[in-house]
Amino acid sequence: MTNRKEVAKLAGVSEATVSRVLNGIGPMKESTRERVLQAAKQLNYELNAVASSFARGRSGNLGVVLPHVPKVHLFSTYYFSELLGGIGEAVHSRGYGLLLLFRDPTSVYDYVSLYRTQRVDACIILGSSAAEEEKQAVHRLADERLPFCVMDQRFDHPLLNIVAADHEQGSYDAVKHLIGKGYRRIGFLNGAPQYSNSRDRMAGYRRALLEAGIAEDDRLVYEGNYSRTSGRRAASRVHRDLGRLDAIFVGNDRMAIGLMQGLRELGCSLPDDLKIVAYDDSDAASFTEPPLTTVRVPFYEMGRLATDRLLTQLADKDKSDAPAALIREKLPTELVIRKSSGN
Amino acid sequence: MTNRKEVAKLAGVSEATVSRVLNGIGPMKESTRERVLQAAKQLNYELNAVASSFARGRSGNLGVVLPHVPKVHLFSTYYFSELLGGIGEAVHSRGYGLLLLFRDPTSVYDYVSLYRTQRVDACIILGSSAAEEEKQAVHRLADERLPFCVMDQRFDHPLLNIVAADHEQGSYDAVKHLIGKGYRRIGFLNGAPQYSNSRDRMAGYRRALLEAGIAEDDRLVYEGNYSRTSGRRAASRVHRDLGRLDAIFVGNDRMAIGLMQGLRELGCSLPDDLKIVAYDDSDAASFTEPPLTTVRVPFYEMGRLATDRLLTQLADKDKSDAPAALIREKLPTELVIRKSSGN
DNA sequence: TGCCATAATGTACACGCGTACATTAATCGT
DNA sequence: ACGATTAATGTACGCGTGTACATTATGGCA
Repeated sequence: MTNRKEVAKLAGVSEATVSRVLNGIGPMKESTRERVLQAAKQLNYELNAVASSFARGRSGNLGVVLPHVPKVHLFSTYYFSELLGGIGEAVHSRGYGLLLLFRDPTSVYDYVSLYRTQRVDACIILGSSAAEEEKQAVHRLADERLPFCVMDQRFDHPLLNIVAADHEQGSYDAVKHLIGKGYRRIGFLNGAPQYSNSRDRMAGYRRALLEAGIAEDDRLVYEGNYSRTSGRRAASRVHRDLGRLDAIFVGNDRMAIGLMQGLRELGCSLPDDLKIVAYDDSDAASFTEPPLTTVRVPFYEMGRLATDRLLTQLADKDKSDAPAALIREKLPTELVIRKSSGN
Repeated sequence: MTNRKEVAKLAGVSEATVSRVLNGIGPMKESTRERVLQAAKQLNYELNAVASSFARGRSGNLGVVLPHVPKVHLFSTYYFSELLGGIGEAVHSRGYGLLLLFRDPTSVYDYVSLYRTQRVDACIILGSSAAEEEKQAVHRLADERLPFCVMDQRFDHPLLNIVAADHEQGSYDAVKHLIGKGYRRIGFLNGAPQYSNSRDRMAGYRRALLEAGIAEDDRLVYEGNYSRTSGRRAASRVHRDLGRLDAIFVGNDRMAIGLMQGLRELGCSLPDDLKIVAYDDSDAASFTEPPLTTVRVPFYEMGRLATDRLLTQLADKDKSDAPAALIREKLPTELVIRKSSGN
């Protein structure tokens, strides 16, 4: 593997000059620039990224922390794959590397360690929850002023970068749509409350009911875990309650799909027996039977935005030592109306 | 950031001893081992991964090369997300880093450069095609004996690591299933022939027809690009040919879903008007209407296997200088029968 | 006790690059 | 023509680790 020294020798300049030419730093004569570039080309030389990282003290990688979800092929979920796609695009367009970091389910994750080992310059944390351990880990990160951004999960730490979607409003819109169609007995199949976005959906659901003067009925609130299986499992309970349900709002498309499968197996006819509004507007939403009315969330955009803002923050910090502006984005959602909510 | 020197001082040993303790190399007294570990803990010390990589001359990263597919959110396709999931699991379990590499559509990709810059120790190439440029790039990699593995795409280079699925057999099984049900006028909606797996499917389709003594009819072979949109586009042509079609074999689930949507919009009733067998057994296959008969492909396993074998190869090469055993895996597929092929 | 093998640890340097600082070359204004 | 700038390049060192080799402790055995 050829190195800087050989290039310098061939071009008849010092190593420092080679470095400067390759990094485009400082004034230089066009003729030497060309000589160096020519020599590099001739020797098939390229900067050693590892050595460069080492000398610079930064890895040039953005880390993406992925949760461990048992028995689920993570990338095959609309939520994560869209987020990751957006992150990937932004990272790539800014010349960074994208390092995937898998949380180990067996041990508490030490985020700070990622920085200590210099594996990454910054992180985006996906699938974070409000579980106590997790909360402490994230807060520690923020306390140390390390550059990172949490995706779609609220924390009350004042120094935390967050990019999220407005799930409260999205849920409100969803439920209001059902109310507007004249349905008043509206159930809710939510995900686990350890995710703030589940709690936000609950808040939106409640606000819509309250506003319409509909009393909340605890018995009509079901809990799943955002998986199709959990939706299917909920079907029997929902089926039992069909007598006091006009419609149901479901926390994501996957659960809705599972629920529909389950209900149909129990002999239901959809959307006649139950109106459904789901959440995410994943690919599948348009080709279920009936197609799902659902809340579109700009996951891809969220990933892109978080990455862009985070890397900008990183670059700014190198230039000035002023504290970086906090990232606090809440993106709007949009209700997509199809057949599952009746016609 | 604390470094080795400080730990050595606190523990009262040399830096080399710290290194040895941390890497578990050579014989050492238990007492010093504990002293070093204690000191490291006290100082919050962790190995600097970048410096370590630099000294060792290897990045510790496996690269995954992703194709650029216009207007498609790559991770949201079953094919890529499953492969990536499998790769991710294997990489993680072996303590490697996973670096995502996005092919730039505007420039020819120089795979060799990835190694020259030491960004990765090995690569897995996804979504590779037989396009001339691509072929040359891959062959160059193999000529230079660089450690990499191509996924699900055949090349005729003798030194190439390949993990693939048996699409010829899978397609044969699919078409044979239709023939076994008594259908003889069987169309084929395939993907682009630049992918060897498309050509393999074609071969399987032909073998099944030939074996049953059915003459092939060029007019019944359609071409899409594995996207849902392309399936939908094919619908009008297929609809026009409905008079000479009993059934159709489709190269993947996404196209089949698009095709079904398109046909239904044109007034078709499925599966009555046309029997369909698709390919991949993606999540969606089970909840389309009708559910898809489809060929299950172990993408996740393929990703895991390729990674495992490649990293093993890498480790072996460090130990001995014997040429590493070639990786040539062809995994079996399995026909999953549902309603779309008739009942 | 003295010798040797092996255990345990220390010394010293390479790895390839970025960059602060020193030095030399060119340019400009008067 | 000569200092004062600024351009252009060179020198030299640090970054934190892995590891070959040198050195010193330890234990076994005759």
